[in-house]
Amino acid sequence: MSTQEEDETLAEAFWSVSRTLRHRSHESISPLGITPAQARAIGVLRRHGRMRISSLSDHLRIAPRSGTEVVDALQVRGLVLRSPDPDDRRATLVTLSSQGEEIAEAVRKARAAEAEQFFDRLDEADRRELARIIGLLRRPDTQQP
Amino acid sequence: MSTQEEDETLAEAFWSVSRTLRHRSHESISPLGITPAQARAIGVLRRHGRMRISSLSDHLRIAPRSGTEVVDALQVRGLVLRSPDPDDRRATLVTLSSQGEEIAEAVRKARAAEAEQFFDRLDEADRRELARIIGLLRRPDTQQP
DNA sequence: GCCTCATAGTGAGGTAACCTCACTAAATAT
DNA sequence: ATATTTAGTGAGGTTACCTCACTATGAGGC
Repeated sequence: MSTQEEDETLAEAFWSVSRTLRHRSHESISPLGITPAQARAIGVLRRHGRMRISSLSDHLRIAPRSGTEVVDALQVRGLVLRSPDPDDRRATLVTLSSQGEEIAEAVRKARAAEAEQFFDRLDEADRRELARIIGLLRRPDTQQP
Repeated sequence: MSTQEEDETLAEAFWSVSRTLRHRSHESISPLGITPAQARAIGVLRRHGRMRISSLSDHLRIAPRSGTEVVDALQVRGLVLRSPDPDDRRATLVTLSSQGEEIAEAVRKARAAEAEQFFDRLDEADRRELARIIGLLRRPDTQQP
């Protein structure tokens, strides 16, 4: 088996695990009545606090237009509030409402519990090792384009 | 930082890397003119050979109706062929056409090259370690529901 | 053999999660 | 002052699923 094939197999394994993780994560927040994309946005807002919609889109790595959409959906549900940016009249700020903060905390808890259950099959050393390796993979790609 | 929080962070890191991998994988096959879902189906057919649409759906872990759809799309492009199952007149068999097999091989190559480039930042020991740990995570969940 | 239930595939209709393009208004650079 | 860039969003589109319902067929039980 060549290196390429090993790496493809590794990629497939990676994908398979991440798919399972994604599915379980989705189910863990489903009772809260929000979708995965909304949960992601809520997570960014919880960590970052008030921010521009464009910044939210950057964090989520989606198109600005899609950022608008997820904020729309959350606003309809009363989970976020929009306000004009005093520093730039083109821009809009978005922040979690108090209800949104409650949901955000519930999301965080549900996700954490699910993740703990998922990774529970690894011992402490393996978890640390996995975190280390994943950290390497997360670095900006040093390969030339 | 509690164990739950560490695990949630690990899950997020996992998701972040898998998102990158997914995006790069998508780009690597984009020149072939097929979508990620189609590529997945092609991959299963390449490995498994002729099979029922229901089985394909099982392998892909999608609803049977969605299996029908991806086969429809591939059939329109001449990449798969449908035939009745001689053992069960309710069932339909699907297999790659010769053109489909060429595309399947191209997909495999593109993906492998991309995966090699992605994991190239890890040394051999880390790759093996990662594969070992991922293998643990891939096992059926031994936790009681 | 007959009946009931399960299975296989698919038509119809739907949602979620993105995307691009185009536009207006505002900010920045020259 | 003018040209270019930026921020948000309307309009329209694609992809990748999903559920429900239906027909035809197969399996199991009596």
